[in-house]
Amino acid sequence: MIRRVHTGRRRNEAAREAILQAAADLLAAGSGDVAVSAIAKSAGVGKQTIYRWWPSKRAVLIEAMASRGQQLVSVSETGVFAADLKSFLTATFAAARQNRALLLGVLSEALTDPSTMSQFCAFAASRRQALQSLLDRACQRGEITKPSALIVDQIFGTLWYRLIFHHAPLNSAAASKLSHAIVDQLTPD
Amino acid sequence: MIRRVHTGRRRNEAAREAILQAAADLLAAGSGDVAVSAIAKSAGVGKQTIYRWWPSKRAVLIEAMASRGQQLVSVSETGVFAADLKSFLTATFAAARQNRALLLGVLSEALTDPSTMSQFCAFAASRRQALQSLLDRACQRGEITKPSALIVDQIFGTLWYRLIFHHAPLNSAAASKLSHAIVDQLTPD
Amino acid sequence: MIRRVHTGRRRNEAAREAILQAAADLLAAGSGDVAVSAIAKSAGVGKQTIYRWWPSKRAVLIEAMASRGQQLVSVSETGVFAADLKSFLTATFAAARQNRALLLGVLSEALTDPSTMSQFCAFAASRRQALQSLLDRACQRGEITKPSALIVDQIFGTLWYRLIFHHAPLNSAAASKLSHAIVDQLTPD
Amino acid sequence: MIRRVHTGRRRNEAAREAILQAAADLLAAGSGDVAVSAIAKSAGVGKQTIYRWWPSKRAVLIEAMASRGQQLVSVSETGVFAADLKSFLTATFAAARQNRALLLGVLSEALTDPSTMSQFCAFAASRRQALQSLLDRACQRGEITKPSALIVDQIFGTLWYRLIFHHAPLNSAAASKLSHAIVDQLTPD
DNA sequence: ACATAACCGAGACGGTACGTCAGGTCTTATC
DNA sequence: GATAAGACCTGACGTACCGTCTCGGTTATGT
Repeated sequence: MIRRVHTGRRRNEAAREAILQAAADLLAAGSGDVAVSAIAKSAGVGKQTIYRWWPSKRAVLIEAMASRGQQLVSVSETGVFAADLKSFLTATFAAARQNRALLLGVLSEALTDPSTMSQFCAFAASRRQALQSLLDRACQRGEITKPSALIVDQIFGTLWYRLIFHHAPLNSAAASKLSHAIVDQLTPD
Repeated sequence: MIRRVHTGRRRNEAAREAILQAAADLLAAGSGDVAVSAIAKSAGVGKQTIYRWWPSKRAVLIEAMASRGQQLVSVSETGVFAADLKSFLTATFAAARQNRALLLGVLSEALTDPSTMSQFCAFAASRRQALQSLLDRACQRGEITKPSALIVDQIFGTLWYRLIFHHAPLNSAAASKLSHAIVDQLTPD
Repeated sequence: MIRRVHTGRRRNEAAREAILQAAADLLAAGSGDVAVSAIAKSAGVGKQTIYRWWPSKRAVLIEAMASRGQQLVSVSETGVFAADLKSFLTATFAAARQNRALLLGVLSEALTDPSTMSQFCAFAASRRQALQSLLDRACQRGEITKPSALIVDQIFGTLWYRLIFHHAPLNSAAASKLSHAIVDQLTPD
Repeated sequence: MIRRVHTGRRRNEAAREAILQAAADLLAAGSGDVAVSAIAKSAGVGKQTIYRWWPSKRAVLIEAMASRGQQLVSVSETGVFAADLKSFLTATFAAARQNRALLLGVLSEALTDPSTMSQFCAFAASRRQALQSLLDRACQRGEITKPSALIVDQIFGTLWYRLIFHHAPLNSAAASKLSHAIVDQLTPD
């Protein structure tokens, strides 16, 4: 509950960030159900300020998640497919693991609201695209055979499946193992 | 809203089934959020009859889903791994596709309620187990190398990932393709 | 916040009375603005229970006032006009004085809501009618000349004017004095 | 929504009047509840301009009413009590009738705000005083007996009672009739 | 046969969160 | 330095749904 300066007739960027931060925090601390009034209180903001800028609670959560997703995975490529894939998976798994409650909270909201779901799908698509272009480059270099769309879904599917059911770890060992399996699948022999 | 006969002091099995059916239908027709009173009304039942037999709304949904899951996948095995896996995946994908809204509805509930989640995990584990024993038998026959736990997660991960994000089909072609990829991965050469 | 027994599927009369009582009390204690949630809390009732039975806050207040108005003025008549009028006014003034905040609270609500106003007018009309019939009987007995409608308005006008502006008392002395003035006005000589 | 010229650093009198006018109009057009933002918009003014000059919404309304009250009743006296009272009442009734919504709107605000009420009482007292001095002069001339305070309250009480409940007209016939009744009451025989 | 027990449909209840609305404060940009 | 604009915090509004409770009624069971 920080004192924040008014910015008059222009949108208060600090309030916007406080809201997203509070939303992310509450989801992460995650009892799995976040009340708008709780976000508002924890951001030191009136509820109306939330509804002025977002159409619904879900929209806030989506944006909170997306802005986190931005920060996480920026992998420098070496040009060697096996190494690049491994580091991509390791970074992605780590980020997912650390933001598990946030991701699942948003998934939960998306499942009950079509427009949230469409934003959520866009987020997922952008992550798939990141992986896809990594694969495409390796393919152009001739390192691997042309990968099918299934490959990408196997990878992110494994990620989300473990996120949801939590029966097996998403650590770097898993990333490494999955990476090997994928490389094998894509290497002609 | 069917007239149903009273069964007096014994539990009315017809009511029980009407409740599960209504729950499944509403979830499937699903805007993604089902009210207990809606289930009750659509089943022609008092709310108390629901709460008499289930501890909460989620429990009803879980059971509705599980009872659907029962019906779906009973695959006769031929003893040839590639064929068995393909028919398992085809049947599983088809069942998931047909019950998409139901499965996602329950997932949604599970994400906001720990005890529902634990039942949901048990359900998922039983599905994994079904696949695992198929793999184990093929391994014992020497058809494939010992499969890692990752394989199972890649398969069900792909299933759930496509269920959720809906960006690619879960038809028999996908099942077939995925089956081939897995067989390749598990065949020594 | 009294524990109250449930009455099952039938309206809980105790809750109804608790609501009216709480509404009357809060108005009387009167900061002049009563929140529905405050009524609910003070009656030990959910807000929905209020909105189930009354269309709006005002309706509750009106009913609270009317039910108080019922109890107050039941004057036995002696058949002597001067005495009867005096006791009517004394009782009416006393009741108004004691329920001042309640009456003004409802007036306030009525002024911002047409349907509340129409109920409020009905209440006022019933009070006028009570006085009018007292006058009519005296007229039939030949005690007084036929009274104009203005007489009634002078009396209740004085009452409400003093209720609102509070610049002069509404005690029995005032009632007595007003009574004399009216008797003089209606007595031929 | 009139275009108005800026007056730079001096108070813009036109804005002040536009605000009072808008307030009066909205009250008069009156659904009985006037929003500050509505006044501001209809006056073509920022909300802050209102709050810069008045402490609250009620204060604006009070002032709007008082400035209307000023214009209305300036009766030249003839020195004959019956005639003077009658013209006073006729003018007062007419003014009240024409500004009914405004008066009731302010009454409504006054009932929920003590400081508004005190200003409102002052307004009422000034009106009573105007009538009182008319009576006093007639008394000094020996035309009437010394009038009690009740007389004044009967008159303004009738006025407000009919304003509020609207069950009987406030036209010149009523003024005339009431005037006669009062004269009778104050004339020794 | 008749009292009792357990079930059933209905729906009111106390509560929590929702998304909206208005009041009064604040800052910016304009004149 | 006063103004129009409008974002801000606050708190009440009326709605939806949760899970609990009681009612009046029905039918199997036990004596």
